[in-house]
Amino acid sequence: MNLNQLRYFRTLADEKQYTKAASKLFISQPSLSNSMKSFEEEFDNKLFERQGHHVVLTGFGKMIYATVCKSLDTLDQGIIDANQRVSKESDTVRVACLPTAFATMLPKIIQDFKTTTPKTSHFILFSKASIPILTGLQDGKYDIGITSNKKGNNNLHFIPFYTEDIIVLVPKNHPLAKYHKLDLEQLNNHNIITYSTDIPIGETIKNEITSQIYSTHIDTNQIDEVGIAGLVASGQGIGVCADTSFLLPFDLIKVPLNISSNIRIVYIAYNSAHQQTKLMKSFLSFISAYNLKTIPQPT
Amino acid sequence: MNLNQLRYFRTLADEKQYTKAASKLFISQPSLSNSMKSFEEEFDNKLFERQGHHVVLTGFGKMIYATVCKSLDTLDQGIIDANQRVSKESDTVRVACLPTAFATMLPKIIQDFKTTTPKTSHFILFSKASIPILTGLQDGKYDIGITSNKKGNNNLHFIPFYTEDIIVLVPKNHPLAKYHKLDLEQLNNHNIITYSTDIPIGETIKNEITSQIYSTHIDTNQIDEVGIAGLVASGQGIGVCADTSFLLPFDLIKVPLNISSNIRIVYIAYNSAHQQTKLMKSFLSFISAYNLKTIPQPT
DNA sequence: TAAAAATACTCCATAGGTATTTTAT
DNA sequence: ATAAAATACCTATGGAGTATTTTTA
Repeated sequence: MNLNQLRYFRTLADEKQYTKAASKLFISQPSLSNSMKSFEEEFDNKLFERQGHHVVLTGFGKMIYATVCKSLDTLDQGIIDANQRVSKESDTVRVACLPTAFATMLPKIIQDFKTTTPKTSHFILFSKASIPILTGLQDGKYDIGITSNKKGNNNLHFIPFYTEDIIVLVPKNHPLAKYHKLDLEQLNNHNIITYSTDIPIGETIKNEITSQIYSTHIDTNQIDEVGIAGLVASGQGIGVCADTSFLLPFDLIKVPLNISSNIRIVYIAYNSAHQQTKLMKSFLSFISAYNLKTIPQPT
Repeated sequence: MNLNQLRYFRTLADEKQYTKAASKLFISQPSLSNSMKSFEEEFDNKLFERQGHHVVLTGFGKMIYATVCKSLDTLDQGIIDANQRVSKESDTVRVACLPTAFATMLPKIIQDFKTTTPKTSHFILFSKASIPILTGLQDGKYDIGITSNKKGNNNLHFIPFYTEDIIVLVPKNHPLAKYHKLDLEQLNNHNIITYSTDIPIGETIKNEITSQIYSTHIDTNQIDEVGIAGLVASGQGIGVCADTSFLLPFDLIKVPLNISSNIRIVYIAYNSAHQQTKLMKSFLSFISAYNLKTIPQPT
């Protein structure tokens, strides 16, 4: 028995259909079948009865369902509460931030904020990728996130904060280096290196590219600009990524890319379902109004 | 996060020592360390503070502890209740039984019992190994077990039911086949095949042998007499096991073994902490008084 | 006959193990 | 000096995937 089986079981009992439940759980239908099969075997008892194309709980299953829901709710809510109390009790704001912003702008912002507020407020900073930031906001682990957006985060509010250009990254002597702007078609027959599709920005870029280009290999294994730039610098291909401060150390040419979503929007995000401390509210309004001109931008 | 981490966390918080907690959880100390480390990392927050040789919960850890205990208790108790209600509501007795007994004696016992009781009672039978029977009794999955004993099952009551001789199993033309009784020393320099040490009887036999014999290879990979007899029959060595009905099909010689625990005791076991139905009580007293002479014994 | 569930396999992540080093009394 | 925790490394189980077959409205 494991936690996932409990969550799968609850969802399947609610949805009454393997296929629907599996897609809701972001796993495949056979995986859900296997998981529930072994879950049932642990009880030496059936939990579900097939009724044609849908599935209903047995009497025994209903009892287990009540238990599982109660147990999971206790756990999930308890974790949210504990996480939230951290900031409430210690007057702390926990900010989770994309690595690029973490290094360049966050220290300065907090420094500035501290001059405007008399209190000796306390900040805990986390350098994280978008997905962990978003889930951390969901369960109260962070109060504020500097992150990209992703659909389906119902309680999260997003305030546009700054943008990064999406550019093509090429070595200095590369044929594409002479252009001042590139269309997607011009990338044809070049090996394109970009973000993993597990990352929101990677998914967007991959979709853009594959919708227009057919005869090109796309390498979606990198998780940040450092990885992409490294491969470009070693002649593995051309990069497509956001123009961030991570690119500064590299002696590469950046050419603006002419695609519909040619900028990456970075948001200030917070969970409106969670209670906000005074400190958090004031920091939120401060950062929302922050003049990004004063922040060193990559050139 | 997984269920084991929750259980490990609770135990560690109670024991306040990795080594002690690990042994209580039947895992190694480094495994517990690793597990708790990754558990802590999921919270971006410390749960324990090292205080010399022992460990205490942080403030955050205490909040999580309360949640974890509540959630686990809900889950565990709910499963016990659901399991128990199965027999209560349907007037069913669930008997889990070692495979040997399952085939030979259980059907006859139940048949006999049904003639003595007017009711149309219902039995669900499970063929299981000792460990799953014991854990199943613990969490109310089975009402009665026919199984070997193991220390540390606090709520379980054991009534001796029958015994099996521990014997040495050799091929017909084997030098040891001529004896009518064997001492452990005589097994020296023979390859001994016996049960896995994961099984209670295997642990006992392994301890007996290694306490007396030093210059012999012991193969503890088999889970039942069929496996042991199969290897003996194919000349891989000599077997040490219980004399059960599984040995009947094999044309091998059985020689009684002169060790201190030279019989395996099989018990009737039940969980005294769980409520007992009338049907279960009467079956329990029936089987306790059952005359095993009427049961076909292996010869 | 189409949509859903079950089955058969393959693969990889990670939970857990052993051996060792580091830390603290 | 000794006992406990941390670290490094390895192994193997099982959770999740894809491809396919079976089931049933």
